[in-house]
Amino acid sequence: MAKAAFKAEKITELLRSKGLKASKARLGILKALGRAHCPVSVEELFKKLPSGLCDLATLYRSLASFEEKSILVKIVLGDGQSRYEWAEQKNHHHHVVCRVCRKIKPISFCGLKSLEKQIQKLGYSNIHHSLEFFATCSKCQ
Amino acid sequence: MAKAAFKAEKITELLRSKGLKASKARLGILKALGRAHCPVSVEELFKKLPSGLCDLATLYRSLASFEEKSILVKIVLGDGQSRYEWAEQKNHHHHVVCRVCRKIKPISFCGLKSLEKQIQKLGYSNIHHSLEFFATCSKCQ
DNA sequence: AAACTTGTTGCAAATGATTCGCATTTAGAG
DNA sequence: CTCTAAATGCGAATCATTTGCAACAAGTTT
Repeated sequence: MAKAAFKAEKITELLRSKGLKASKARLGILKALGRAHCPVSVEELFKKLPSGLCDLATLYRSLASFEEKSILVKIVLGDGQSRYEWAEQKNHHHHVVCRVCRKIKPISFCGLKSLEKQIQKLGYSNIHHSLEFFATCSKCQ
Repeated sequence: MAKAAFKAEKITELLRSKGLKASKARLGILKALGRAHCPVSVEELFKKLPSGLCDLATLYRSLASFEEKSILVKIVLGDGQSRYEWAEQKNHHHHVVCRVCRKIKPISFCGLKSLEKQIQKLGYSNIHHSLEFFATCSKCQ
């Protein structure tokens, strides 16, 4: 009952399959990221961690490894902070950022698969993308 | 003959129409950006400026104003540097960034106009977007 | 064209996210 | 259980970007 937390076992398996050691810090980080459907900033994620789990530097290093191994995707919205989300997401979507108040809203996804295929033909693999809209919201006109 | 440089007069007009003063620094910055079809980093742009034209802080401040007024668009690719390009571009396109070597390649554009229309219906105006692909290039497999 | 008002700029110092060096610890292979 | 490479903590260092403030210049008003 309640939504099942990510199993440590599953995460361990995932990490090892990518050639990364399943340390306590890494398990905790991925567990804390949980099922987030929106990109989570490093700071937010750090707060979510069991206190004392790991150093902020370790969090940064882990996130970098996760991105390199395509476990997570890094999202940059231009506000000086990096955000991360799972690379494999059922519910893949994007955002509109108001140029003035910086509020972020999710929008539903439209097919970019065909473009990805074209890129694949160019010899690229492991393709992910980031599509962000910047606009002025109605309140900020 | 040769491609006509942007006319100072035109730029002055543009700036004033947006409520910005047409200072020497701003004219020079927009002139230096020229017809760039790829996003230009702040550092690159600073080097292009006639030496001593303005301080780096002024460049940052100007770019921020230009973005706020939708003269330029800010592009972030996650490498810790901001890039800018003209908001109005005939030749609108996007990029693939190799996750490993960070080399950036332009790719041709596919229609996102319909998505922008949907967003417009949500009450947003002045809509721009950034679509970037991250992948591993053939050399870096 | 001199005076005025307000936005702009230069300079130097501050910020803040992210990275790095290095000694210590830990995961997991053998 | 031992061993080795990988991972971590801590503090210091980076580096792009921002800010405070006094001096200046753009464009408007007499």
